[in-house]
Amino acid sequence: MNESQVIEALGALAQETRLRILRFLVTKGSDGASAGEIGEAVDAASSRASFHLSTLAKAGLVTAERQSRHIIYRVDFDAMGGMIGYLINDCCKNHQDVVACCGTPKTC
Amino acid sequence: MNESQVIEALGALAQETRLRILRFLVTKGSDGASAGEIGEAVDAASSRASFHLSTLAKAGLVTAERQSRHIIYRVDFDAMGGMIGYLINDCCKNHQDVVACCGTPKTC
DNA sequence: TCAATATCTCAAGTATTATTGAAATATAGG
DNA sequence: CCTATATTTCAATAATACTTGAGATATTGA
Repeated sequence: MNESQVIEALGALAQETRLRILRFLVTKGSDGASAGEIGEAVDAASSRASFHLSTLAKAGLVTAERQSRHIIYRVDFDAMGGMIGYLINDCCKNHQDVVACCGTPKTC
Repeated sequence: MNESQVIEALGALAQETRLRILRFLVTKGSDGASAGEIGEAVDAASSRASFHLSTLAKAGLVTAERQSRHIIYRVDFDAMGGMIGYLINDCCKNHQDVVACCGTPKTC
């Protein structure tokens, strides 16, 4: 993951509706959820949910797969890990106070 | 760190000049750097550097301390860790593919 | 093919954010 | 006190992003 990809991913998450979409999709795991279900879960009109989902997909943080009439979105955990890894490894040079906040159990 | 603080921090980093400022300040560690030195390092006019530094400070990612004529900025590593920890722990529920990207050596 | 469902695209309005240069503030030293 | 240095604030402009509703596209089943 390069700098501009990370900037796009950070910008994608720096928005309330999109951060909530991501959190909701994390709970759905590999099952994912349809655009309609997601819009309902985060209380957004369909066009608004669609706009935010495409922003997340463009940033590579979610994947989209059509299943008959529905389009199923899923978190791309590798992309999330790539973005977070860039912040920790590349930006913060694995500074101990940053690394201390990773993993289970919650430490920060 | 709560949701809106994380959103502000993510937004602060989702900008080229500011991400570069952060990376530069990480290399400076606890010494920090003055606004002028930072502006020069990231090739930004003083008013622009000041604007971006205040955005980072408002988001809590850097601290500012006046030392005679200079204002010394430093990365707040705890805040960085808090933001990253929120993404890993709270948003991604410590999903293994995300946690795998943390720490030394670089794995993602 | 037609109707229903699911989702996306588009345009308009609004809001937020970034850039620039000029002016203002704060500090230190002569 | 005056000047030089360091940094911020302000105003104007430009660019980008968000929301909304209407209309377009895609898919399925009757």
